[in-house]
Parts: sequence; structure tokens; C-alpha cells
Amino acid sequence: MARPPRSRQPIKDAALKLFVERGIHATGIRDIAGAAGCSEAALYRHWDNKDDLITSLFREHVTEVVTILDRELNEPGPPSSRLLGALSSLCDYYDRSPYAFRLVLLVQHDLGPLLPAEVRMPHAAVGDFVFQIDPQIPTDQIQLQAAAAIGAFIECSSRVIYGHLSGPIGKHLSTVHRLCCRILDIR
Amino acid sequence: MARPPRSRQPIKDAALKLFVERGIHATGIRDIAGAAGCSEAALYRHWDNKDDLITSLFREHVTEVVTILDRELNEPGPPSSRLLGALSSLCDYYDRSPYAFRLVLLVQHDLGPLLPAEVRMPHAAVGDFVFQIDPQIPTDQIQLQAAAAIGAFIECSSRVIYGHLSGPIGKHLSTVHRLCCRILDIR
Amino acid sequence: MARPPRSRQPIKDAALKLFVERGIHATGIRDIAGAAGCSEAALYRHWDNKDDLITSLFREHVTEVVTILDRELNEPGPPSSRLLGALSSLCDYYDRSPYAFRLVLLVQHDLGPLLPAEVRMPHAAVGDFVFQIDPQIPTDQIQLQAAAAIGAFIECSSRVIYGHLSGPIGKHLSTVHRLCCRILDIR
Amino acid sequence: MARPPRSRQPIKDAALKLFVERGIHATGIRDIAGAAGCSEAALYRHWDNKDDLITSLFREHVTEVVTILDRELNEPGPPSSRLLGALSSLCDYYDRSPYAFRLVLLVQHDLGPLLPAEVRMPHAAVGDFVFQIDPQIPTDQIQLQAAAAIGAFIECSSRVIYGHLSGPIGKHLSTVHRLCCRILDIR
DNA sequence: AATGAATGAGATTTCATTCAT
DNA sequence: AATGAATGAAATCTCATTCAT
Repeated sequence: MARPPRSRQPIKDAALKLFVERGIHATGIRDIAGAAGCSEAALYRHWDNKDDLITSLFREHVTEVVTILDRELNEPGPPSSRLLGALSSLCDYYDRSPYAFRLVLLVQHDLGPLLPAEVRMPHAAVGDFVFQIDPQIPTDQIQLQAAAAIGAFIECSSRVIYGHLSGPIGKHLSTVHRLCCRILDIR
Repeated sequence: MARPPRSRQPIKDAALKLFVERGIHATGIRDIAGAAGCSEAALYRHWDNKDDLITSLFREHVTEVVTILDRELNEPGPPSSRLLGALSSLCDYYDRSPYAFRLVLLVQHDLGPLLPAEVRMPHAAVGDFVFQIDPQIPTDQIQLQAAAAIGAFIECSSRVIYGHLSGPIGKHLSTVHRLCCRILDIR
Repeated sequence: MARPPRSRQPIKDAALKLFVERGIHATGIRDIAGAAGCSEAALYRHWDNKDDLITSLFREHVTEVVTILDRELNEPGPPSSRLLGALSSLCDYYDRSPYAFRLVLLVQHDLGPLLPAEVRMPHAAVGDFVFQIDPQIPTDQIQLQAAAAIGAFIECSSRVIYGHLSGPIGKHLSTVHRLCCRILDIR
Repeated sequence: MARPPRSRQPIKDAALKLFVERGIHATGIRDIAGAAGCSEAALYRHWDNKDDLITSLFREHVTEVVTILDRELNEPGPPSSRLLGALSSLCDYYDRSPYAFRLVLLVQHDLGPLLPAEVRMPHAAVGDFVFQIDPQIPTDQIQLQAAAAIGAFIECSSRVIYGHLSGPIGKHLSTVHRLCCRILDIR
């Protein structure tokens, strides 16, 4: 009862890895079960179907990322160092859970329609930060600045992940920080 | 040779629309044929297989986008107005061919491994522009600045496309231009 | 032995209801366990397998129906009133256990081959009654008259159960009695 | 174009036979395809899914039966001989297409909820006949008499089909006719 | 040039049943 | 006595592709 079900985790690990490496649609239930060392039917004890597995995985990890953003962007201190903290924590997160990071950042628009609307997304966290820095800013500007910063970060990460730029991501932290500061007009 | 095959275009239109709206993997040959008003077998007269259709579509449209970028970013005039010209032309392109625009910008990583390496991608065009502005810049910086600018543009466009920001994209042109100028340290 | 197993009844109730409402084949072990509030494995403590559950349920209820028929059709008194007693008791039975009634009357031929041959079926009870009324009647006639009476009753009940005729069944008792008397040439 | 598709019929024949002999739920797509000598996928070119096949088969044959009833029960002549004509035609129909006959008469309530409501069912045809004979009869009586006659016929047929009574059905025609006349109070 | 029909391989999902705890 | 977890087998259905016409 009290003990956490033991078999969910290996399945989640396997699914996450395969979704990111091969793509969500290219990954079959069979692949996941094989990699997790269980039968295909075992999956259906824990999730209703493949979509359920996908969305619950995504929701879980996006929540982790948003939690990081909300925490770091609301620390005390000047905006610039809060932003640095956030970017730095994201790099740490990548080093700890590269697959989760990539799922959240890169795979997003594959599953747009699958996701329930009530999940708090990174855009909201960054938008709140932008608004905090300058409460006079018009709504559209909030959206655009937040989107631009996120897009810049995602695309830079992609360049590293796909090997066009040498890693690890942390190596480029200060450059990315500088770019994001310019986008958000900090300093 | 004598006459251009007439039936390619409707198929391309249908495939493009469906790929963008439903996702590439979620779109079947049957769906495309149905929407194009031809038989499934007809597709195989024009393309070898589904992958061939996907890559040739993508290649065609990415070339259009890169051509725009290369042309506009190399016009005479100050960098800022060249960048504005490029962004403005992209907005026009979107208004003309929204599905093509979205295929190029958004669907990219669905088909990562499918893409032939020799195609010139937007990153290269923007990278050349960055280099041109400041030939002293280190290689990594080129990559990162280009990536950040592209990411900012993509993500802003996404916000409009997915309805989180009111359209058309051109409405936000000057803001996006300002953000990109800051990223590329222009002015 | 010492105490009657307490958990059989809820399972039987749930299974009976689902078998009748959804059909035997469309009802899974999981559905039954869910509706009975026990685990799927619990079922196998009480019955060998699904077929065993089905047949034992059916056997139990068909026995109840045949017992009613045998009792009422062999009361003292004229055939017409014995028949009325039987029909009336069946209506009471329906009001008491509608699902059991429907399982016996309607679901029969879903499970034809599953049923053990030695179970006494309604046809036998009614056949005996027909023979009793007129011992000169040829065998085929017994079968046909009994079948016709049973079919008439079943089909009339169905019309009520499926909502084409307003209920309860008892409301139509005298009409059905009259029809059955004509079939069996009573009076 | 003009030619009727050739491959539907063998599939329909195989499905009909198996549905009746083994039961609808016990018959798989694989069984049908195997018996029809085609691949499983071929089925899905002609019907959307298994339910579609089932209902379209049933609808087709129930229409044949109702057509027979409507025709014979509305011939000129006295009710008794019209009824005899109908029963006799049903027996002929059975001899011609025993599986279709059995699907219509016996399998009905397996698929109750699957059937579209607008299909004219045997009950309606017989009900019209009952009403024609005695236009004064109250509505409930129509339903009950029609149901009783149909039930009697079905159940008698079952006794033959399941081997409790020697066949063919036509052998018992005059007896069944007499019973139905009594039910409907003809003569 | 075009198509309706067909198909093999494989996808996801369900099922009755078993077993360790 | 009871259960949560697991499973092999099979079910239905989809897909990209081929082929005779």
C-alpha cells in the first residue's frame, strides 16, 4: 500500500529515452516494453494507453522545468542574476536528466493538442518574470519577449544537442545569458 | 518534360496542409490521396515513397525560405534594415503560404534524420549575416547568435500560429525586429 | 462449510447484471470484479474460470424457473388456472429478479454449447404439461406446442423489456394467458 | 465501374456462416478472412470495422425477411391462407438460405444495441397484418399478438435447428400454421 | 497515367488467467 | 482469503506499398 509501485519507473525511463531519441511516433509500445524488460500488457496496468503515457510523462517533466523557473526567477536579487540562476539551473537539469530536458524543450509541438490546457507552461513563468521587471509593459510585449527568450534558449540548446555546437550546454551559459538579457532588456 | 505533370501540385498542396495540421507521422498516404482527390497508387507515380514525398516537400520550401533570407540579408544598406527586410519578407511569405512557412519553421525536428545534409538551412544564411556584421566574432558566437535570432522568431511565430497572440504575424514585425536587433547586437 | 462463503453473492449479482445488460461475451472478468468491488483474482477462488461462472449462474437460475413451472403446472385444478398460476409466478419472479429472468429467457442461445445436457430446461416442464392435458398427442406436437407457448411468452416479455410495450410484465398477464391457452388448445 | 465488386460476396458468405454457427462474438476477423480466402486487411476495404460488417449483414437479411412478410401477408385472399403463404415462404427462404434465416431469427438480441432504429423489423410487418384483420384491436393487443406469433415461429424453428425436432422446417408447416392461426384468432 | 483491390507486416489494445506476496 | 502485478495469446485495426487491369 504505502510502498510506491516499483514497476512504473523503469517503464517511464525507457519510454522517455526512446521518445527523445527516436521520436514519439516512431517509438512503439513494444519498443518501450522491450527496453523496460516487461511485457507489453504491463504498460496498460499503469497507463490507459500510449497517449496517456506520453502526456503524463510530458506533464511531469514540464512541471519540473516550470518549478525551476518559478523558483529561480523569483529569488531575491537583481533580474540579471535571477535570470542567470534560472539558466544555470536549467543547464544543471540537463546534466542530470538530459532526456527529460529534451522532451520538454524540443518535443513540445508534436503533442500540442494532446496536452490539457491547465498545465502551467514555461511561457507563463517567463512571462511573469518579464511583467515583474517592467509592470508597464503591454501584454503583447510580454508574450513576445518571453517567447523570444525561450526560443533563443531552445534553439541554442538544439544546436548543442544535435551536435552543431560543442557541448556541454553549460559551456555557453554566459553567452546565452547575455543574449537573453538583451532580449528582455535587462541592465 | 514536354509538359509539366499536372497532378503533382494538388497532391503537394494536400500533403503540406495535412503534414502541418496533423503532424507528419499522423498523416497517412490514404489521407493525402483522399484530400488530393486521387488514388493512393497515384502518389507512387510521382514519388518513390512517403519519405521521398516528405523530404522533397521540405527541401523545396526550406529552399524558398533560405533564398529569401540570402537575398534580403545581402541587400545593400545597413544591417538593421536588411534584417527588417528579411523579417518582413518572411511575414509576406507566411501570408502567401502559411503551411509552407510552418512546415519549414516548426516541423523540423519531426524529420531530423530524414533530411539530407547538403541542404542549406536557415541557420547558415543567418550565420553568414552575423559573420558579415562582425568578422571578428568567434565561430561559437556566430552559431549562438544565429540560433538565438532564429529561435526568437520561430517561437514568436508559434505564439501567433497557436493562437496565444493575435495575428497576423506582420502585426508584430517591428517588435520582433527590435528583439532580433538586440540579439545580434545591431545598432 | 462451517460458514457460507460471503463473497460469492456480490460477484454473482454483478456478473448476472452485466451479462444481461451488455451480453456475456462483451463482459470481461475485469468488469465483473470492478462492479463487485473485488480483485480479478478473487473470482478464481470461487469458480474455475469464466465459463464455469457463466454455466453455474445459468444453471442456478434456470433451475429456479423450471422449479416454478413444475410446481405451478402440477397444482391441482383445471389446466387453464394452472397455466395462469405458472405465468403469474413467472411475472412475480421477474419483479423479484429481473436479471435472472432475462438471463434464462433471453440469453440462452449465446451459450448453447456451454450448457450441460442434463439440466432440465423449461421446454421439458411445459412439454410434460402438454402431454398431461392430452396423453394422445403425438410427440412432435408436444414439442411444437410447448415451443410455441414458450416462444410466445419470451417474445412478449422481450417487447416489454426492450421498451416497445409498457410494463410491468404482469400488466399483460391475462392477455398472454389467453394466447397461451389458445396455443395449447386449453378450454 | 458498372461491374459489381467481386470480393464482397465471398466475405459476406463466410461471415454469415461463421456468425451463425459459432456466434458473432466467437467469430474473429481472422476466421472470416481465412474462410473467405482473403487477407484480414481486405475486410476493411469493404466495411469500416467488424460492427459495420455485422450490422450491414443483418440489415440486408432482415430486409429480405420483412419483404417476404410484407408481400405474402398482403396478398389477396383470406387471412388464413395469407398467413400460410408467409410461413411457407419463410420455410422456402430457410431452405434457400439457412444461415441468413438463422441470423435474422435467432441472433437478433446479440446485437440489439448495434442496430439502427430505422430498419423495419418483422414485428412491424406482422403487426400491420394483425391490425388489418381486426382494426378495432387495441394497440397493446397488436404488439402482443404479433410478438406471440413471431415467438412461436422462432421457437419452433429453433427446436428444429438445434436438433430437438426432426427437420426440415417445412415438415411442420401445417402445425405451425394452425398454432399461429389460433394465436392471431384467425377463423 | 491512373486506379480499385489486395496484402504482409506491424501497431495498439484486450483478455482470461496465474503468481508472488 | 485476497490482491496487485504480470503475462502470453489473440483480437481488431492501420499502414505503406504493389499489382492487374
